Parts: sequence; structure tokens; C-alpha cells
Amino acid sequence: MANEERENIRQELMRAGLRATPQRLVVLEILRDADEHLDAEAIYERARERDPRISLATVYRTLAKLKEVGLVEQRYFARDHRKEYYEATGKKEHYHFTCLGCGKVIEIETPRIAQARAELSEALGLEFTHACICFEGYCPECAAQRREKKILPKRAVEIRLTPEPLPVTES
Amino acid sequence: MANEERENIRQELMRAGLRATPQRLVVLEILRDADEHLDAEAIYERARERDPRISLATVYRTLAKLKEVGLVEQRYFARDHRKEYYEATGKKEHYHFTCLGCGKVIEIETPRIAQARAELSEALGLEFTHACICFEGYCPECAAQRREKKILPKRAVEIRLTPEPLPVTES
DNA sequence: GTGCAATTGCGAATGTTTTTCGTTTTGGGG
DNA sequence: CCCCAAAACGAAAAACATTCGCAATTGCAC
Repeated sequence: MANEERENIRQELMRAGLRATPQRLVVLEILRDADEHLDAEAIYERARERDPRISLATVYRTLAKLKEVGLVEQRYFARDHRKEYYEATGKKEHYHFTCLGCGKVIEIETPRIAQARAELSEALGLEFTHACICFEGYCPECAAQRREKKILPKRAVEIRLTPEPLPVTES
Repeated sequence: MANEERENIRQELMRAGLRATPQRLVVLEILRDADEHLDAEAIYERARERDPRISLATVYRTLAKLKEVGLVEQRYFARDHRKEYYEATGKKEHYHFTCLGCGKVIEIETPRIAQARAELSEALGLEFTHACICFEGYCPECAAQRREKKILPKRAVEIRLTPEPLPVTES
């Protein structure tokens, strides 16, 4: 079944116009199997276990290719956008919330982003191709802990709820 | 009045618990005056014009401090997330759309993000402190140009005209 | 099989941001 | 007004994820 899966991947690669090299098979397989989001380094380490000769540069190049053809997606978490994470495509549309307390990443779903895009697309004639959406804050547990200890958020959190029609400006 | 403004800034810094050093005054003043989003290097260059002895390290440290106390905000634009841009706080809540064609950054407003946050906060007990939202795509002009020249988006972006689920990727 | 462009591995390079390390400046208490 | 610890400074070096250059190798169309 691992072989069957590998054959599948091979065909997907070729269908995408990419050579099905062992390195690419390994990287894509790792991402398919992963239940969390991996960075290049983590993918590299896992890949080495299967093929010790793979190089980090190849991992990066492979990820770039796979991203190009839409087999994987790149993600950023929280505030540090210096590090990229990767995810195999095919999951339901979702966004990420990173807890500043425990570091855990919570996947969230909301139709509001798509809604915003539809409205903005309509109103301004913008053609969206990509969006980077990441949220940061405290999960219920960490938030409770902080309230107990009376730790105030570093910055006041103003959540304005203004479901008015659709104000739009350009600058 | 430049002096008056400077005095204002000085007081804001002290109110925030920061020492009002000339470097900090300069950096914050530059950001207040800027009509666009600046990166550290650009701030550094402008700061040197007023005080040639300021160092890049100080600019970074200053930005970090100002960010910490909420006087400036850090932004990422879709192009390259390893590069940070800065903006003085106080502007109306807005998000950014970067045109892949001409590079221009369009500021957009929508209540949907705040709405999403409010809803998710309510539903999941999450406490939001920060969100990074950036959009990418083509402005009306560049989109039209591309349609003329029949340039297809790199990745199939099937734009369904039904007002229902949105296509394309998020991250 | 054969040919050859695509891909790889390696190490060096890149570009942005952070840290280190002495030195200087700041601002509240005398 | 002056002192001094704490804070901030400049310059250079480090850190870090990612990319590049190039020779060697490989997948795959013929």
C-alpha cells in the first residue's frame, strides 16, 4: 500500500509536468503523511531517514516546485514570517491561530475571509490569487491562566464589530 | 509646529515608559510623516539624513521597542515575507493587497476580519491579540492587461462567479 | 540503449534581522 | 545642578532561513 501510494504520487508529479525523482517522491510523501505543519528543516530531517543523501537545497527546490504546481502550500504562522511551513494541498479551506502561551496551532474555519474577498473583488475589481491569513493570541486554557495571574495582554485588543455594508478606500 | 509635534512624540514615548532619545524621536517622526510603508533600511536612510550617526541596529532596536508599546505596527506584504515593513499606529483598521503586476499596495477596508475574530472569539474562546492579513493578486488595470494578453494565472485560479464558496488558496 | 535537458549535492553566498560588546547618554533622586 | 544605575548607543560580527553556482548525475523521450 505504501508502494501503491508511491505510484500515485509519481503519477501526480508527472501529470504536473515534473520529473518523478526519488527526492520529490519522498518530500511529497512526507507532507502527505504529516499531521502537522512542517518547516523545510523538519522535512529535510525526515527525508534523510529514508534517503541520507538528500540535501537541504533540494528540499527547498522541491518545495518550490511542488508549490508552483499546486501540490503543496506554503504557510506562515504567527508573527515570525521568516520561517515558512508547508502543507500538502487538498485540505478544507482553513486558517491558523497560534497560541502565544503554549505555541499550539489551532486550525479554524470561517466563511468571512472568502466573503471579504468576494465583496472586495466585486467592489474594487481586484483579482485575488492568494491570501496570507494568520491569527495570534491565546487559546482558552492559556487565556484563563493569564486571567488568573492577572497578566494583561501586552497591547489592548480592540475588536471592533462593525457589520456595516462595505466601506472601501484606496490609497 | 515641527517642534510642537516633536514635543508630542516625546511625551508619548515617556508615557509608554520609554526614554525619549533623539533616535527614537527621529524614527517615530519619520513613520508618522511617511505616507507609505517603510522597511528598516528605508527608515535608516531617512534617519541618517537627520542624524548621520544613527546606526541600523538602533533602528531595529527602536522599531522593536515602539512595536512593543504599540506605537508602531509591523506589516508583511505578500511579496516577500522575510521583509518587514512598519507603519505608525493610529490609522483606521485596514488590510493590504499587493498587485503582482505593478507592485502597488492597495489599502483595503472590510469589517469581515473583525467579524470573523468576534465570531471565533465567541465560539471557541480564543483571545485574539494580533492578526496578519495580506492579500495578493492583480489590480483592475493589471488584471485587464493580463486578460488581453491571455496570460493565465500561474496556478489555475478558477474564479467561480457564483457568490458561493471562493476558489483559490489561503495560508 | 542513448542523449540531453532537468535535477541533484555540495558548499559558499545572500539578505534581513539580532546579538555582542564596549561606550555613551539619559533622567530621577539627592 | 550633579551623580549613577539603567537604558540606549554604534560598529561589527553572528544568526538564520533560504538561494545560488557549478560539476556530476539522472529521468525519460526517442
